[in-house]
This record gives sequence, C-alpha cells and structure tokens, in this order.
Amino acid sequence: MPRRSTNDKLPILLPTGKQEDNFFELVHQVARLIPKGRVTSYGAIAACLGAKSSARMVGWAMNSSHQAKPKVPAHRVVNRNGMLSGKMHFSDPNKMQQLLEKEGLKVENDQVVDFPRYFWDPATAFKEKE
DNA sequence: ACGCTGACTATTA
DNA sequence: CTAATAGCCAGCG
Repeated sequence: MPRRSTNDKLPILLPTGKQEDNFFELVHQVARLIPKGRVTSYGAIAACLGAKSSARMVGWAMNSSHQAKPKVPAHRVVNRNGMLSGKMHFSDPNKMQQLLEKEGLKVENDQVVDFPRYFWDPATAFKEKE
C-alpha cells in the first residue's frame, strides 16, 4: 500500500479530507464515478489526481480494486488507445469486453470502438460545468 | 539493499 | 505512419 501519491496535493475529492494513503481510494472512487457506458484512461485518472506522469500507479491501484469493498468498474478503465489492456487481469479475460458490450459499448480486437466518443474525463465530475 | 517488472504515456527516430 | 526509448514509482525476488 502506498502511503502517499507522488507529488502535488490532490486538487479535489475526498470530502473526508484524507488524501495521503488514499491513492488507491482515489483511483477507486474516480473509477466508480465513471458513468455506465463510458470509459476513461489511466492517464486521465492520474492527471485528475495530480500525478499525470504516474499512470502506471493507477493501473497498479486498479489491481487492488478487486478487493475494494464497493464494486469498482475496472472494466471501464482502458489505456490511452482505448485498448482493453487490463482484460487479462480479470477473473476471465473476456469478462471485461463482455461487460463493456453489455453497457452499450462496442469492442473490436480488444479495443473500444469510437473510443474518443465514449471517453469520459474524470475532471468533468468535479468541473460541475456551468 | 539492488534491480527487474508492470492494467501507462509522451517523446524521439 | 510505426517502432523504440525514457520517465514514472511501488512491489517483489
């Protein structure tokens, strides 16, 4: 478990105020915020947390998401190419694609079709738009 | 304690 | 256009 993220403090989230050893939590929470039928990338989440350079840590955190109490839609998190890079880490490699398709997404060759169209930026959740 | 690995990304050739 | 390289940082041998 990481006790702290990397650099910068987190610009947002954690109503509780905790943020140091919550790197996993942050990633998990952001992941849960992903609307059904949408996907995001590791880098987007990392950037949202202020560690855009450490997208790997996000993926690493996702690995812990399996045991997270509330369900974490890890299947909605793909890499920058829209590829289901983490599919092999699921209970069943096919499960990720099946889940995505069930949510209305199209997946071909382990890649989300029209990815930019379904891409959801976590910052949107905090932006609140105007 | 040192080095390799990895659910990534951006840059350079 | 695609391919290789460098950052990134915690976990594990």
